[in-house]
Amino acid sequence: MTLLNQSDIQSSIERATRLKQLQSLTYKTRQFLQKDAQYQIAYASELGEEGAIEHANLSKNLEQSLIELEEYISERLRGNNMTTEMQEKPKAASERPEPTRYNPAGIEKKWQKIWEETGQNHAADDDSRPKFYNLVMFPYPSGDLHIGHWYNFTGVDVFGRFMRMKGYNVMQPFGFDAFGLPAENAAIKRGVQAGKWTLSNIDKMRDQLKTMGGIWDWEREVVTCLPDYYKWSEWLFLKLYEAGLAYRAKAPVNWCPNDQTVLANEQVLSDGTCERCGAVVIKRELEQWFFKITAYADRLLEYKGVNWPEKTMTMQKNWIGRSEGARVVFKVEAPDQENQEKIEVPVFTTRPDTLYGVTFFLLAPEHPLVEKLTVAGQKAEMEAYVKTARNESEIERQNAEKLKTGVFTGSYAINPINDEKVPIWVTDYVLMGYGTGAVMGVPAHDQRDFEFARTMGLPVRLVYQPEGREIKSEEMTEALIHEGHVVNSGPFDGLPDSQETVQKFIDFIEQKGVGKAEVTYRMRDWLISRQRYWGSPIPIVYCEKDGIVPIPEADLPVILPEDVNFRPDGVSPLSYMPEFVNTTCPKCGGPARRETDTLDTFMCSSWYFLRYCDPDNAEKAWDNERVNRWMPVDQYTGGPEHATMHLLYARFFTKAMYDMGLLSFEEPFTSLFHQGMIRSEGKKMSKSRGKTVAPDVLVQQFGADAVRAFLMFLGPFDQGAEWNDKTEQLLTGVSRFLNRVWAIATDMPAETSGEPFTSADTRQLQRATHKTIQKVTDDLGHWAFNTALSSLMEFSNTLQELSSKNSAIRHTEAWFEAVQTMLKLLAPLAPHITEELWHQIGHTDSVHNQSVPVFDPALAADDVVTIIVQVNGKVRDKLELPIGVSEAEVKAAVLAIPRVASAIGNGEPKKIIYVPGKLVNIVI
RNA sequence: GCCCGGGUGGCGGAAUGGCAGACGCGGCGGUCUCAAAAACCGUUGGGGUAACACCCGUGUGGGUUCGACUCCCACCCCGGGCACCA
Repeated sequence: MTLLNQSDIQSSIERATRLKQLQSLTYKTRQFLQKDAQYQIAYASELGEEGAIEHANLSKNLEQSLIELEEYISERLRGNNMTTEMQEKPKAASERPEPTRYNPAGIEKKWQKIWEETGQNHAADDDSRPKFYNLVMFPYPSGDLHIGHWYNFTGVDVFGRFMRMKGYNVMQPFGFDAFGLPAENAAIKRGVQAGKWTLSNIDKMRDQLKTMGGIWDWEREVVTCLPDYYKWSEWLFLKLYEAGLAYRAKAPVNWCPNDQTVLANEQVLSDGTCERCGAVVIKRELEQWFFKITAYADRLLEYKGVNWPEKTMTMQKNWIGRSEGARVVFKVEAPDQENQEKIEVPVFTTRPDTLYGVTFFLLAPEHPLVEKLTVAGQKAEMEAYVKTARNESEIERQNAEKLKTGVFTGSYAINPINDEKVPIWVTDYVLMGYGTGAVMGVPAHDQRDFEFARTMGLPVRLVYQPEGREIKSEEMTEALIHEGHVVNSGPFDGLPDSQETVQKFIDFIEQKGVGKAEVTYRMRDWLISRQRYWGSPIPIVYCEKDGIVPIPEADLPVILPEDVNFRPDGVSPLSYMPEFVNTTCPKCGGPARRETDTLDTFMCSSWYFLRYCDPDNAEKAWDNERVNRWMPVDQYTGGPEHATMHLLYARFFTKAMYDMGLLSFEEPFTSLFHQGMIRSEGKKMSKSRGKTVAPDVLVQQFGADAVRAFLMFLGPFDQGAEWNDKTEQLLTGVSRFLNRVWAIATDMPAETSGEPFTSADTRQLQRATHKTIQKVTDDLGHWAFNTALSSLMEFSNTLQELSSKNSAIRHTEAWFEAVQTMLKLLAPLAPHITEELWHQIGHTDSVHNQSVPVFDPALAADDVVTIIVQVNGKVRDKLELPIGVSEAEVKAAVLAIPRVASAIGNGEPKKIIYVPGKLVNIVI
């Protein structure tokens, strides 16, 4: 080394300082570059293909410059005289053998390839193990597999892997719900074919998903937009048509002005907006195709042999909305009906016991009798009112806060129970779609009727009085609901408010022949035709001579044309294609027109779980033997938002097919679980809702195992998580944990010394091992992945503590058992690293084919008990005592503690609570 | 309005009648390094003390209990579902 003068040293220091600043800048730039790469994926659709390429090139150039800069810096630092000597590597490190580094990228690719080649994720039909059908709701191929998908699919995969290690032949298929509006919108916006766009998205998502290392059985993949699948969707439509469960009818339907199509009731949110796009839905009178799901209302309320969340069943029950009551027929006196024809109007009521309290009669504005019953003098006012009501949106109309409005028809209804004449009004709070569209007004005992009566100045007549006090109708401020006993009701006076009383009224009107018991439902039939292109064709033709004619089974599928000219104007784009529309009638051979509407995508997703059982069948939708091999689904996992849509439709389908003899079971999903969702700014993360986070960058940086474990570590799986800047920090923890597992396993000696489980340390290790087995196997079976991971972390901490305290322990049997147990328990959560380590410690079979370790309570048992010592319920001390210590001994030991003794003072303790093996509480 | 779910450190969360804050992140202090990163060790609810002691603390207010995050009553806030359904 040359001698340096003072100024040389000074400038050296300055140069080194500047270089270091530069170095820190390159580090920061690198961080930005990583963030940018994430955004690039998240906003891929906005960038477009060209934009993405340009962006990628820019990033690549910047990356290259950074590398050059970093090289330059390290070269200059090395060349700097001040640092030459310090740059030399410490000798000690190079003498040590380099331990193998945990390199996720390498081992993950390696094992994914091996698993694929050995086919160990394919569930064969002829397997002697009991079957386990582990199903996840298949995604829509938006082209963007974001972190929300990963969360969902990882949890399902962890569960499936755990069940496999428990000895089941797990079938865990995957597919894509590939028809639907976004493809069509992309086609319009970018001028690409919807089919090509969808299939390329599927390819991309499949590749992204494969990096997760799940046990998805790709041999069973189902894609609903391919003819070999939708052929059978069409076939099922025909089956339902044959069974009388599909029909065409004109009805007021929900129309989304933005998506230019009709929607099912289930697809309209409770605020009256479109479930897909958020536009306000309007009502239109249109001829459409329906499935008669209402015919199954009662059976959909049964849940035979299923294990579903109470909440989901309640949601479905509320949606179906069964109410029991009676149909009562009122005769009408219409002054303007000169021909004196007898008009009768039925009402539905759940309270026939209040019939004597009827003081007016109500019709919905859409009721077909409104025009006929309105007298000449009221015509103009009525027309205006009905018009306003029709134009009102659902939101305005269904606002319960709104003041009651209405118009008197001038006609009267005759109450069949007492022949009383009451005025007939029209009001918009009566809905045409529920019951009969007509209601008897009982203001004293129905809040809405009460408000109406007060607004219109109509009489209020009490037919119930509470016990022990009397209410006067003119003093009432609200309706009296379910209280007291019957009054003012002739022979019924004095009866209590009860089901029996209601039944007595029903018996009475049935005897008189003016009504009968009836049940109504809130749920309507399922509207399944859509005025859009990208969906399964409806296999129907319209013939001038024969009317509606189904396509014969042999001519299926009706192929959806690929090159379509889009005009989203409320009519299906297919109707502009004469070559599609014009056909011949299968019955008479004459000219006919094809149905140009397409099927709701929810129809395609109502049976995909059956196709997974027999995905390549070209002869049938499925083979019954194969379906019976796997169905029903043992575990179904998906978001709770499907409770009243997909989950209801799929149950209806299964029951309908059961009735047709196509299936031998009635419930498709035995056990159901709703995972939570990953939220971004409080909303579900999804492409249609804006910002998403791509897992790819994280996977590249930390490995799929770390990302999987990190997602499962965020919290309880059914709770989901809010995604923000801090969330990703948690990844560091699991990444460190995996590195620790790597270090422990790769540091294991080749053979054990054969030392038995005798020392205090080995016993401690064995106890920890079995406690961990108990906790982790219990947690994995209950979707408690976060706590399973935390116990594994604790276990690895224990291993490290023990080995640093006593490195000889690594040669014991207990250590070998502990490490192998750790790998097996961790395998479902982090499948690659555990497989690699399993082989590195000398095994030749797969860790995923091992059985779940068996918990032995005897080996987990402690040999001391810790007694909590409380004074007045406050913890003051702890005592470690040998197991089997007597109550008297414990009490003596506790009273001997100086702190306890001083707390008691010279008095006597009032009471001593002793919970054996747990705690002593001294009350003073 | 009705029906579910939830409210715990700076953050994600754990504990379902018996040690509140497991596990992890972040912070602080340290080891190693010219330095940074990584890794490792220690520490980390608030008040209080030299250190202990001690006091306070699970949305709010009551209650039950020897003992309450946990059970009961009332209320507030957040999320989800339903809602003029006769």
